[in-house]
Amino acid sequence: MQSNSLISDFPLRVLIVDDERPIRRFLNASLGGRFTVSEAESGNDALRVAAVDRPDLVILDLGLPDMDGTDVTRRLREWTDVPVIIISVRDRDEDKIAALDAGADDYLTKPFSAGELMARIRAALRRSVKRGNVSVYRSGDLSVDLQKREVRVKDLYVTLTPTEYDILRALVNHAGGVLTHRQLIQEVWGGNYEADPHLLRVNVSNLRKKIEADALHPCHIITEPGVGYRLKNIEDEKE
Amino acid sequence: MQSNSLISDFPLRVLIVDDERPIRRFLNASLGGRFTVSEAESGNDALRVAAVDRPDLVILDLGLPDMDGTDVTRRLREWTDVPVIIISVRDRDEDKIAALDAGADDYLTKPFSAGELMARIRAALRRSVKRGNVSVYRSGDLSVDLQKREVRVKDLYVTLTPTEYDILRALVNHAGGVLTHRQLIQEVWGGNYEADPHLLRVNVSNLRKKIEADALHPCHIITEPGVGYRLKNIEDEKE
DNA sequence: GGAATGTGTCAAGAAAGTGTCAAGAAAAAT
DNA sequence: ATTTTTCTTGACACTTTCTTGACACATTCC
Repeated sequence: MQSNSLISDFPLRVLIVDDERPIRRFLNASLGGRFTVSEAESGNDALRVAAVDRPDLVILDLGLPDMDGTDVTRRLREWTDVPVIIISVRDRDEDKIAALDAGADDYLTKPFSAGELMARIRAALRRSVKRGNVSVYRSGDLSVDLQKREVRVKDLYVTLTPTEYDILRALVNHAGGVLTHRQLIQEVWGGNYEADPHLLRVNVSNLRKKIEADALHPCHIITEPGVGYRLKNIEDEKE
Repeated sequence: MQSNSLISDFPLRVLIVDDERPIRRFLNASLGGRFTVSEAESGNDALRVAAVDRPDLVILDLGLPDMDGTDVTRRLREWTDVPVIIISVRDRDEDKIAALDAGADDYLTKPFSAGELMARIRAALRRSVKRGNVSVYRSGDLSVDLQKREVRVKDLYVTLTPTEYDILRALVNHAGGVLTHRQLIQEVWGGNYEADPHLLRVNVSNLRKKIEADALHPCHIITEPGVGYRLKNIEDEKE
């Protein structure tokens, strides 16, 4: 159908992450010059370039010298929803599952054809073009820049502790919806959910003192009794 | 991270389209009872069921008796963004490309493992949930967004207690049908059914006060004397 | 009609959940 | 090694929610 046309009329940016030069060449060639391409050859490299270049799509090899592609994906997901397509020689189920659950959008096993890669890129881009790709959350006088790790209230920078920031990030990533105590604890303290809900409360309390004008009547972090917390966007109010 | 947990705390709806019964059984089993599943065995069947059931995800075999899966996808895309995962024995590039370009979200070649399918389903649903494309129950001036845990009456947010919300959620999940007291108690207070039916009544009463315009003449939560309760959809009225 | 059953409402005590403070433990920075 | 910051824990006051029992009302069945 539109197999050779693009999703958008201006060149979208693609980040290719692979430690082997020939593969990068091949990928670059597959893209057929229809994208603005940047490259990275390690995980840290990838994270840095992604932060600077803000690609519209990432093609990521699992086997990187410094860190696993799955971890790169997870780190990316802390602040961006950019589509991530994993390519790897590994064909084991566990690898695919781990990568997809870390936040990857697609997983291709090498070798693959340029045509299939392109089709999957188009599919991923088609979905993501629809929603704007901003990593800054704003609500009233609160603004959270997930990429820069910056939180401001009325243009004043607020310093959060790591835990406080993790909580806020989790809330921002699910903005509007309710995060259960369970989910929050899982996202902040790691998968196994052994932390005390009480612990969460005192941290939320501290967080509120920093970002809420009146901690007694919070307008951003709303308590859902018996369930969890939700981040309310003040703009959404009058829908 | 959350490799075995779900995206949402209520069962999302999945439509399985395949003409071979054993495959449908296998897929159904793979989903492990964590979804509400409907089935179709032909393309036209699929289109009809999709329009009625409004699934949150479609698993679609390419080889159908009456029409090609690619065409089914195209037809679906005329009116919905529901994620479509193609499964097929065909491994040719052209097939994959055609299907993906027709609007499919993913393409799995048979045979595949249940684990990979589940991971890809989670990935697709995760994106879809984020865009807010899931099940919102609407009936007259009442709207229930199970994903965001949000209930509105005439665009005004209503705050429900956990128990009230659980009752409403159970009703929404069985929308239209009657839920016996027994079933409701089981869904809200847990499996062992030791709660008092009276307890249910007072909670329903409180719930009605919050979502019904006139609690004396409820139009949403209908009492079925001697049996239980039923959620009536006002749109369905003129059938 | 009059009991019997099922249902809806109210209010008060019991239970559970929540927010805050402060002090000690742990971790990080110097 | 010492200081600083952050995390965690326990205690307490407070709020919301749940549950219970009393009572009114309706419907059904004798």
